[in-house]
Amino acid sequence: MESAEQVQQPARSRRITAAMVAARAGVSTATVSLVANGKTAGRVSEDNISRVRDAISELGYVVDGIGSSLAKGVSSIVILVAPDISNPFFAKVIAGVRESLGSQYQLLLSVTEAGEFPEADDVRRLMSLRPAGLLVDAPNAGFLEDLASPSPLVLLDAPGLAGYAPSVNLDVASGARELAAHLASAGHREVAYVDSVTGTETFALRREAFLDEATARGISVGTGRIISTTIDVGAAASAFADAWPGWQREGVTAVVCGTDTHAYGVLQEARVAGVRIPEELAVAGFDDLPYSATSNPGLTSVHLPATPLGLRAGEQLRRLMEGKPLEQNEVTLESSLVVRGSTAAAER
Amino acid sequence: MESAEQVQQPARSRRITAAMVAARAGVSTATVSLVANGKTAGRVSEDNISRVRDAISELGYVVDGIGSSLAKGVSSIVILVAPDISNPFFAKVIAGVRESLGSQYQLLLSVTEAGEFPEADDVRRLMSLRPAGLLVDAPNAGFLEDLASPSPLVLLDAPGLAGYAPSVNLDVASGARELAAHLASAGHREVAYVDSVTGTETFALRREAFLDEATARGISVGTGRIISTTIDVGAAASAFADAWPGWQREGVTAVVCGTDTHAYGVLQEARVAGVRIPEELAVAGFDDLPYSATSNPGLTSVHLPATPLGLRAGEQLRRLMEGKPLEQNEVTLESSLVVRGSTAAAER
DNA sequence: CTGAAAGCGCTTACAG
DNA sequence: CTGAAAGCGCTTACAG
Repeated sequence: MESAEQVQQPARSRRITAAMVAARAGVSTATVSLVANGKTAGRVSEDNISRVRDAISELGYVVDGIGSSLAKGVSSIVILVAPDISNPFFAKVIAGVRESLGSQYQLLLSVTEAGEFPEADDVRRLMSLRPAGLLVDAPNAGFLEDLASPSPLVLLDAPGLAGYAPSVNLDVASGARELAAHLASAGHREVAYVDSVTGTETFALRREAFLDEATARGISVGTGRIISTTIDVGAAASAFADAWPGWQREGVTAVVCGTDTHAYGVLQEARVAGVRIPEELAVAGFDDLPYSATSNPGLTSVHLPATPLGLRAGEQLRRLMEGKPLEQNEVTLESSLVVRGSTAAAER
Repeated sequence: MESAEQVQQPARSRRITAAMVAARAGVSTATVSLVANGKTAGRVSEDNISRVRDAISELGYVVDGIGSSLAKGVSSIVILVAPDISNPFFAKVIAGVRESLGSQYQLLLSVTEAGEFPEADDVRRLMSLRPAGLLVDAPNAGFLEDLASPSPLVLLDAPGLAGYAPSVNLDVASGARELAAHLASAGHREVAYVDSVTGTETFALRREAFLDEATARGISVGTGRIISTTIDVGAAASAFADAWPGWQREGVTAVVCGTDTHAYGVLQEARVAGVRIPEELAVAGFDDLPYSATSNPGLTSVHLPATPLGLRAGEQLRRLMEGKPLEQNEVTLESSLVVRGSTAAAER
């Protein structure tokens, strides 16, 4: 069954190695490596470069990522760790990261349960892939302690954690304050808050900035008025269902949510319970997801610049991976309030 | 500066290797490998097992993924390729996959532009990581041709493509037919369709099944009535804005969308344009995303079982990776129509 | 400009 | 039950 025409055979199931390319081009594997990695400048003759290139394309050779990583001590993988992939906000962050990272790095997402970070064990296994770099979105301090990454690392949306690693943050606080001011000027005095249950710093910051400004403006948010749920429409809906009767007795006229997703849950349950939005209850969130323009009614939300967040983080990481110094250790991007129908009531 | 107490030193920045563990436990690296991989049965003495285990935990040793992969010829990575990560539907699929895959495999998501599959080059680089297995969601035939994966491969939501690889599919056609029947019985006769622009089979199937049943029930969907856009609220909104005046003249009273995301765009633009939903125009989608219960009005949608999809696909892949035979090459899961306010009009 | 060789960290026949 | 050794595929000083 062996063919006499070895040379004409297309690449078969066997993996093509640098040695095969070298044999075909009549050079050493060292030369193949140099050509395949574009490190030929002043090191490989034009003649050999084209021989090798031909052999590479004829055989369909691709540098083996595993062998290469082992030799180099590092892979070309950039791992993006995030607690909430389902959030549409996140898709935009990813788009930004991809754009700035370019094609020489392979971006892979670490996938966990919604709202959870990988456990210490998962982290170790991830690190054993020797990633070229790590991007961690909305982390908490505990996770970063576990991480102790030897790889270049950039944090996204990690307020107060720039001590752990270079960060690109969102100025969620100013948006939160704008929101408090907006509600105050619309006449709300008794307000509740639906927080995210993950102990993530960005959510603490959103909440605290809102509460500070709200208090300063004469809005009352009692202890029993702060509840938290996972970032999930259904979970937020049922938490709100439980809390609403009490809040209603206390005269609550507005609910602020840590994310738009939580707010959708509140809107959903409010419809079920026959609570008119915004006449009886104003609702607002954070993120300004695309759906917030189509919800019923449109959802007032603190807009956060997702794509720029990914873009800047990718740029910073790239610099780090290339051994270049960072101009700024912490970059902060603006947020702003988008007012829609869900908070329009009290002014009518 | 060298300490006399070598033994007490905690693991330092240097990577801990099997050789270090072996030295500490007084065994060979072969024995360390056996213990670390749980392959000790009848091959390592109890005594050595516990020595090695102690040394592993004292040093904090983790098997190097790169070295291990190179020696084994395969990594522990399972790559999930999907064209639309931003879709909340997808988060549930992932949850299912994780559950069935267990912790011995590392699930990583391949990240691309929304609606795009990795290019041939990206695919090659992915494959050069020597993944233990591949999961591909909603692929098109072209991508599978490019892939030609030597790794175990399972397709998700890939109707008609089971010839390429074992598949777990959704019976979107029956849901589509239910939807057509629902609209017909509500009196709609002139209907338009907003398709997804990706040439993905599942979208073709949704559309064709709907059109067949619709036609059979006396609904007209002329050629100019089928438009397509990316899976994006804004894109769908503006495509609808362009098409609506013409459709309106032709007496269109219902729009069916390939995904709920498209439908949100239609709802959004309809509000801007002052088109009353469902009185003037009924709208429906596919996926039954969580937001469909909170949109304005609630969105009628074909519910697709996302978590079971991921679960079954993970199970099938796992069997393949473990060299076990599959009981069924193609698994199909049911879909069903959920009727909400967006199509309630014509019956009033 | 070029290639032989060492080395990356591990796993797996193999011989004992 | 155990260890020496080969080998996975590549990259990188090194010597020429």
